[in-house]
Amino acid sequence: MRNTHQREEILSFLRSRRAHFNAVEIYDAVRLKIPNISLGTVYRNLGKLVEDGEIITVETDNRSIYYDGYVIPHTHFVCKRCGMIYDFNEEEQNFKSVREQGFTIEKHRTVLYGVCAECKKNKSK
Amino acid sequence: MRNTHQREEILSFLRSRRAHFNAVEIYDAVRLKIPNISLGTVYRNLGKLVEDGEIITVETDNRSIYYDGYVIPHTHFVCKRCGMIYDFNEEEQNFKSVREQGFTIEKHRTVLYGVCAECKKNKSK
DNA sequence: ATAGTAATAGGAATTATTACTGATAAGGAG
DNA sequence: CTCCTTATCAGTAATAATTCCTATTACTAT
Repeated sequence: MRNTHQREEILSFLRSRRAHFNAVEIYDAVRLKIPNISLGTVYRNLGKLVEDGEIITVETDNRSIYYDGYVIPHTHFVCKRCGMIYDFNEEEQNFKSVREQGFTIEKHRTVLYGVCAECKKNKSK
Repeated sequence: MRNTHQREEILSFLRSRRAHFNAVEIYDAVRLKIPNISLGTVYRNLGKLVEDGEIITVETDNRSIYYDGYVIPHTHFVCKRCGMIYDFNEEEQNFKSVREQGFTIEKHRTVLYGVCAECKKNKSK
């Protein structure tokens, strides 16, 4: 895999911000550095970075996929009011019975849905 | 909410089969009973059934959303070889620290990814 | 029966993502 | 450093999943 300017900017953007972005948001951000980068390039590189384990994806009940530069296993919380995605430490889970039935687990994703503390506070206003 | 023929067929299809289907698969199945049902109607009713808690969605790293008529909390396993989605009992998880930080959890989804027992057996062939 | 409401079919529109093509540039060999 | 190969790129077209729109139909209560 060649080390391109485009992929480096995408990766460094995701690593610099501890948040979750979809492809278009990443495209907009990286365009500030590389104005003529194309959306296809963003998608292609995101795919490669995921394959490489440099970033992870977050699938939620929104339509688009979010990308996360923080790869240490953690749980996501999606607020249904503000849409923000929060990180939480993962609780211990070993999925013993799944493994005992002969399944190999390569990764797992846990997503919580509800209302975040901030939105609960603001509701009263 | 009116109790329509269309919605009843969609729900009874999902309840009759302990598996996971996307909107088009459900459309094809229900069309055997109601030949002129439209895909839009399927989507609209799936949305309502989800709102009502009659069915749940499963978001995976595939592109489409899967629907599941089995609503007792459980964990999903997606096989990367055959694409099949398996059900497993949920391990105990209370997400204590999330709640302690003032977040309200309304639902949560856990999806495991890897290779299922069946595909591991067939690999050697 | 009739009016009013809500749901439907069918198709068009939208959104997210992927695929294609000729041009460009990364990285190794000399 | 220069050439060469080939992955990657920009730009655009195509596809897939889902949502939206409109005229029509079905149900409910009068």
